[in-house]
Amino acid sequence: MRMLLVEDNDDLAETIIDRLRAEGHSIDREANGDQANSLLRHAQFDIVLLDINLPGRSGYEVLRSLRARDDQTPVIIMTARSQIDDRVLGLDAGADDYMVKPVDFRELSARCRVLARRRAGNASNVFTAGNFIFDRGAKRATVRGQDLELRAREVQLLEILIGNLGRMLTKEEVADKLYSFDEAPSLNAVEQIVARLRKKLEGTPLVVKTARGLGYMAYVSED
Amino acid sequence: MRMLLVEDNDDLAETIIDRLRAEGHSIDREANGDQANSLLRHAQFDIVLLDINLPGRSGYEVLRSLRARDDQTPVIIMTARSQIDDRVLGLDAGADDYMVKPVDFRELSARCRVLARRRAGNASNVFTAGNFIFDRGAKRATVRGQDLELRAREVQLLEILIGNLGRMLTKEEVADKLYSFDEAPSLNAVEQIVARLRKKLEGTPLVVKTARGLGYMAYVSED
DNA sequence: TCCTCCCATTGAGACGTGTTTAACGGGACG
DNA sequence: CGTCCCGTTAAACACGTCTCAATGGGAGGA
Repeated sequence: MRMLLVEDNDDLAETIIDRLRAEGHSIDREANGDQANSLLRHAQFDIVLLDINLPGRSGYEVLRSLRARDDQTPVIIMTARSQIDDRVLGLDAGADDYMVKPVDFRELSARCRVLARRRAGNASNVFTAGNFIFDRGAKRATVRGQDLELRAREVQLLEILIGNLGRMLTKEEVADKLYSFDEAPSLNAVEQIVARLRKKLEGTPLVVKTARGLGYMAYVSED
Repeated sequence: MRMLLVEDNDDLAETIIDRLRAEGHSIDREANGDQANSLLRHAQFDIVLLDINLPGRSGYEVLRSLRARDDQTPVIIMTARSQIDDRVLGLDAGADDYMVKPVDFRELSARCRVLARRRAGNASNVFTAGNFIFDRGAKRATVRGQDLELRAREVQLLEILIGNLGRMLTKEEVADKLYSFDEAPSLNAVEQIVARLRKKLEGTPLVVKTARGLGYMAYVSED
């Protein structure tokens, strides 16, 4: 997959590049907003990873002019938590997703995959297990074509679990992915959401197993 | 968790140390940038909490030379709001996170946890022996793709044994690694866990051998 | 060779703790 | 102002883990 990383910090850029190269992507990097902008006018990428504050024009401006040109290339904003404001949260500028620095690479590559698939024809941004279908893009889960009517939190949890199929996640890990630092709900909230999601997943090959003292793990059951 | 606090203000340092000690971490402190730098050359920490303006070289310089040495130890920058500039916001120097002083301790420990976990989880080191696979990150052991359904204690023990392959461990050593100070179960508990794990490891090249009066040792059998 | 002692193993039961579940209430959103 | 989420609290429950006690087995001495 061809990607563009716009990031002025050399160290961080190298780390990300190494990481994504290791996953088989080809990555170009630009450290300056103006240069990134002109590069984006001429070259085509599958995904753009965009830092907000840059030398030259800011990430916002780069993004705006990209969208102004009617370029629908998926863009992931990367920013420090303090810089998350409504513009980012609403993805107003036309970003497809955003990530808080410091970036979790597993998550980054997961999101890249999601965006890439979405673009690749809206086709397989979808998780399927038997009669169960979860469409990440549409944030919609169905069993035998019947809508599961998941709530926002349940969708988030489902994304986390499906993104970590067969992997044990402690409640703390789940909480970290579900909530930001300033929210600090009790771990019981996690249990609650798991319980509610689990109930809705009954009759589905997708099972959320709990292992005492270890956490939760989602897997696809055989029958 | 082993942590290094680099902070020249004695009062603040003590407060932080008290707090984190109370959470069971072991903390070293350095007040001077140069000394911190040389300490970091020789000692290994799980997390570094780094103030920016220090006697001797600044926190930035400490961080830069750390990264220049290819040391990926997670670093959290701590700084006063007035000192937040683009370098910090962009986490340019290679920090993993930053916090504004005065620090909120709950937040601090939350971030430490996240970074520590992220590091542990990403390093999904997998132990393989024949048809047996143990994924530390996923906390999951399989034989021929079949889940072994280990319990929390069994997973802990397995980690210990695999981390000491071919090395004899007395029951006391195992108990020390398995339990904290305040818990002091009988050594029979260890035997109990060994027995259960051993049973589940049947049909696996991984064998837990017992030497009377000496302890236990795990090794990979040939056949 | 046989006995004895000591340590390890094994099984059964009880306790404690993590998990589930239900009911409540605050809060956001329309 | 009403409705619908979602997190909290508290109680019930279930499971894992420890303890206790009995069994088994290897090593050393007579």
